Amino acid sequence: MSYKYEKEFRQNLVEWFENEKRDLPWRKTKDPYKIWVSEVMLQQTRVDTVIPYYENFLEKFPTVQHLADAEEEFLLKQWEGLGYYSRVRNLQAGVREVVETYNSIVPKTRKEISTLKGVGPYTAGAVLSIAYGVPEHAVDGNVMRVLSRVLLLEDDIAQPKSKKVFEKAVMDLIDVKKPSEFNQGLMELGALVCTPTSPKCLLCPVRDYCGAFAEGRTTELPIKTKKTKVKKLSYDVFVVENEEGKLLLEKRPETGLLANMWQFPMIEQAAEYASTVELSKSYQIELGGQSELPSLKHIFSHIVWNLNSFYIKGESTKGDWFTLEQIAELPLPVPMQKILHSYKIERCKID
DNA sequence: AACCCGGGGTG
DNA sequence: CACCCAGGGTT
Repeated sequence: MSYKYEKEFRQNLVEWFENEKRDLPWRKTKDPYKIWVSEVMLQQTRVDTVIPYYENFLEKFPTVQHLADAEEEFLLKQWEGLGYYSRVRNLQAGVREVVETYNSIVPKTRKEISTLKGVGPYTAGAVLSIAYGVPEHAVDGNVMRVLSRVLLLEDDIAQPKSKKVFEKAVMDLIDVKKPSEFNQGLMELGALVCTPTSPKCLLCPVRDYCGAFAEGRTTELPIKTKKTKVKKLSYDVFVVENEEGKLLLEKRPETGLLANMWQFPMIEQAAEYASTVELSKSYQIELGGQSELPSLKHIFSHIVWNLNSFYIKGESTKGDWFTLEQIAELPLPVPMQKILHSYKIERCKID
């Protein structure tokens, strides 16, 4: 963005904020302690949820001294229902540091305020800019979304290292005369207009300076990888061999993971029953001798299977039994191929 | 960098 | 149900 556009972007954003900002309790004060309380409450928590807690909390603890002197049990009671309860313990610890070390004055530099318990990069910048008018960045999820669109920043906002890109962007753009309005303007814009889904670009005060809007890419940004934590599942897998030398297989469901592929019977490990009991029950198998096959781990994109496998003699009229030649024609997922391989090796040993 | 930490609103 | 929310601490 050119210097001229940067200036217009700043002006439009700040003017829009001053005219359209919501009337919120913490916007009636510049008391750094009260701003601090609001910012901690707003961490990962919606505005509407916070409002009643904020008003009650400051009624109970109107100054840093009141909070410093509070009993923990009473303190937690005031936070009850807000969640992330370590926030309020850290807040009290930070406030006590301010009382003891800073003469009850919240520090005015990023370096000092950042040493306080519970004050991370975002909260430091928010308190500094909003309460003290210090031109410091306050990058939260809203700011990353807005700036990724305006500046076409394609860094993955799910990765921690991306945050410094956005912090630098804010420091390059920030209105040094009105850092409070600028920072809050970015957040307010993200909350009201530049929303995650279906942003209201027609109402946007900085639409003319938005790269994503110009290129019709607002729905593509921000880039955020899904942090679907891999699910770990443990199974016992049974290679059941009957007197004819045939093996018992089952077909997986027609939808979902490895749809319609074949597998040796596998039973998720549960504490209640030995899986062999469940196996013999579901296939009405008379089980004979059993030996262990090597355990293995199989990693899918989003799931990890830990498989314990066993070689068992068994007889049943139920289930689908196949010769090795027939199995060679069936679709088997790789982990089952591995187990089949170890079964063949184990049988060679016995022979 | 991954993981944990609560609870509620929303498409 | 998955995602998101004015994130930070711990490991």
